Amino acid sequence: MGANTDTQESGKRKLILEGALRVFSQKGFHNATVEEVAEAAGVGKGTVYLYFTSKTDLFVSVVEEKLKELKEALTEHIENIEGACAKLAGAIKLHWEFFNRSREFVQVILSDLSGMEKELDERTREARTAFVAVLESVIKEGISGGEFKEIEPRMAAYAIEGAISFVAFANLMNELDEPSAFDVSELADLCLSGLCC
Amino acid sequence: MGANTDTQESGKRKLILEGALRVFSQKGFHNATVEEVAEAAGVGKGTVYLYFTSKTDLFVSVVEEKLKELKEALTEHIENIEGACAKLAGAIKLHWEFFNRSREFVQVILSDLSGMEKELDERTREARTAFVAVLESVIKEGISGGEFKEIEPRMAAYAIEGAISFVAFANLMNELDEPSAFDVSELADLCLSGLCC
Amino acid sequence: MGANTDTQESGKRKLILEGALRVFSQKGFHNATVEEVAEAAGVGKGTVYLYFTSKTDLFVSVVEEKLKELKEALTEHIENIEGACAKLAGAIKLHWEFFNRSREFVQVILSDLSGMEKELDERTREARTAFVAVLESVIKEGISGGEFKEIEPRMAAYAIEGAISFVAFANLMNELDEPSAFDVSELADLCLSGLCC
Amino acid sequence: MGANTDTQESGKRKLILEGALRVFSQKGFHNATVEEVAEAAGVGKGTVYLYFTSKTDLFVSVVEEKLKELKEALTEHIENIEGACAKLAGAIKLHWEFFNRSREFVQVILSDLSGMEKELDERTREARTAFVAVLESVIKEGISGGEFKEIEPRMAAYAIEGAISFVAFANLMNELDEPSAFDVSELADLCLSGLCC
DNA sequence: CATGAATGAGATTTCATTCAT
DNA sequence: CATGAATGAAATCTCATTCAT
Repeated sequence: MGANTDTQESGKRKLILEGALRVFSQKGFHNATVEEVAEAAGVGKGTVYLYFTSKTDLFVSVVEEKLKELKEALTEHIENIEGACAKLAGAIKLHWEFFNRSREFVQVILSDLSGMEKELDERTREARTAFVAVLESVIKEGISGGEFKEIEPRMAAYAIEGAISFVAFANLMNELDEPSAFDVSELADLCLSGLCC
Repeated sequence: MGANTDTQESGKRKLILEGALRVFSQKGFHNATVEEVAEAAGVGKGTVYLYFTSKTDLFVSVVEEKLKELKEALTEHIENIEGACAKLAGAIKLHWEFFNRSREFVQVILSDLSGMEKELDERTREARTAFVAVLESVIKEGISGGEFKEIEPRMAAYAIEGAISFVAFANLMNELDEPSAFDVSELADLCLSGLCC
Repeated sequence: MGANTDTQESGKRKLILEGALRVFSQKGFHNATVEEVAEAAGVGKGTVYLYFTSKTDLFVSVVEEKLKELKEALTEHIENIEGACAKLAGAIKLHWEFFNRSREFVQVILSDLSGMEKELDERTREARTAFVAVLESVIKEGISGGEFKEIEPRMAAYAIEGAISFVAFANLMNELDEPSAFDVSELADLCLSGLCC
Repeated sequence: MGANTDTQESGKRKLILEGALRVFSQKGFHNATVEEVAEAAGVGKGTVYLYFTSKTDLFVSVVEEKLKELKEALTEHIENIEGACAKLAGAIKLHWEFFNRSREFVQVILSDLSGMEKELDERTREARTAFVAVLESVIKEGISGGEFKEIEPRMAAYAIEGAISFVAFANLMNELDEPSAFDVSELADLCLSGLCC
């Protein structure tokens, strides 16, 4: 009796998304073949096209899915924190952990987005925008609450997002001095109070 | 002897690099064809292979070249500035201007690097590392000079690099509120003294 | 016993043949998909394979069916006409009307038959031959009755069949001057007494 | 040296057209693969795409080419004949010979035209129309000269074209009684003076 | 040195057919 | 009997790379 019939995600669709995440992160969008994805998902090549209209659609779907997941986790996480500073620090921490837990995904979003059909590219942009908006709202809150200085909140959100992404990427690439020992609170502190003493 | 070997760049090679920058930035690495690059450079398709061993090699060379250029400009620029804070602010400013002056390049480095042959991938990583090292050294200097707090300098360098890159990219994509009016000193201030009041 | 085996056409089989005629005539054999046919017939895709061994078999069956239908109508029609001339004129008229009534069918028989498996190709050829044989017999009758000149009857039958088909096709394609006003008796007259005065 | 450089038809293009005629006539449009055509032409698969934009374009080009050839031969041939009857008989004879000389072509034009892109389909239609127009003009001439009866000339042209095509095809398929002994003047006579005594 | 015609490996996508339900 | 989800063979077309001129 189909307890999982309704639970969304036809099962196979999920399998394919997971396989795609794995393959895309290892070989990048353009160097991965649909056949490899199918194989990784344990389905036939044609099956992929039953659930996604094209290779590009599949890729975009992976990005959307994960970004939405992160966004929701983030939103929920900071809801229960008091104070903008603490919220932002919490957000950075969660973000960092997410990136480090799903290293694969970091690779995927760095994959070639240029030359993607406009409409599909739009979909990833929307997902990204929606995601950065979470940070932005925390910053706005901090400004109006008097905790943060009067700064362009959208810009600050992108700056922080960029800081986290690059540090996470460098960490994945083992370009940081002491990767394992790295303490994310240092990064949060940098964002909150800057470099100067 | 060899007056034009090292210094003058066989002319044609330069032409090709310029054409490649133009084409790659418009269409991305994978969607650009060697023929298009050759045409943009005003040379024959076969000629490209006299100066570069492959399409990938050409792409990597473009990245290297530009990154090296930026690194040198940066190094020279901060040499004449006193004080780590001022140096960093200057570096951020120059960096920002460079990114906005050569929008093309920002697009290029976002092109698909994943799945690139190891050896070539290594080359871009080195160029990146060398580049971030400039920021790192400024930060180190600031720490030992007592201007900056005791922070992991490599991490901080990546964070700042990421902040600049993302804000520049968002600006290019018109995702910032007032793109034209944007004042880069705000970003420098964020890096130096953080969000908090 | 078996009241519905031979005579009544399992119902579903008929539905499929009708759907196939519709779809094949609109998109041609190769551009039609079995799924489209199934949908047009209101049955499941798999069901098609319960009644026909393959897509090609289905197509050939449609042609056979229709050709047999036309042949029988023709045979019956001319049975009641006296005189070879009148018979032929009648045959041409009926033929023409049939083609114009079921435009769809004209399109179908123009669909790609080449490259079809020998055995199946054979089946359509037989259907065609059987069909042309009706005209042939009328001509033979006319010759032995002294109404027609001594001509190779098979050849004449093909010639007339070709004349009708091409004119009907041109008519469908709107390549005739006054398609609607076209009088088929002109065509019959051409066959019977030729171009010359 | 270079006597044939200018002589039109880059040589390779011609080779491909010839290979295509051969392959298409044996397997039909849809069942032939571009690779087979390339092989038959003795060139690489990619080379085909240097001269033709698509498989369909190649097919249409073959039809156009041949139809134009036949049309020109026909036009030239009847120019030197006096009298509409003689002209038409001559045209039928030439037509017949052409069809029997290039059996392959008859097969090709019977190949699947349905489902071909509109624009390309238009090209074959134009070629066909231009071709039938030759017969039409002879008939018009005969009518105004008093040799032929007042008949719709376009319709008559299609009828005759159809008669020739079907008889030629039947002959190729060995469906005529005495294929080798077949005398085309019988067909011409049928067209000119009909079946009746 | 420079060129661009020629090549063929390889990738995406379609769809006839099967088979478990 | 009926179905349609799943499959994978096969076909078109692209484009990096070579090499004869």
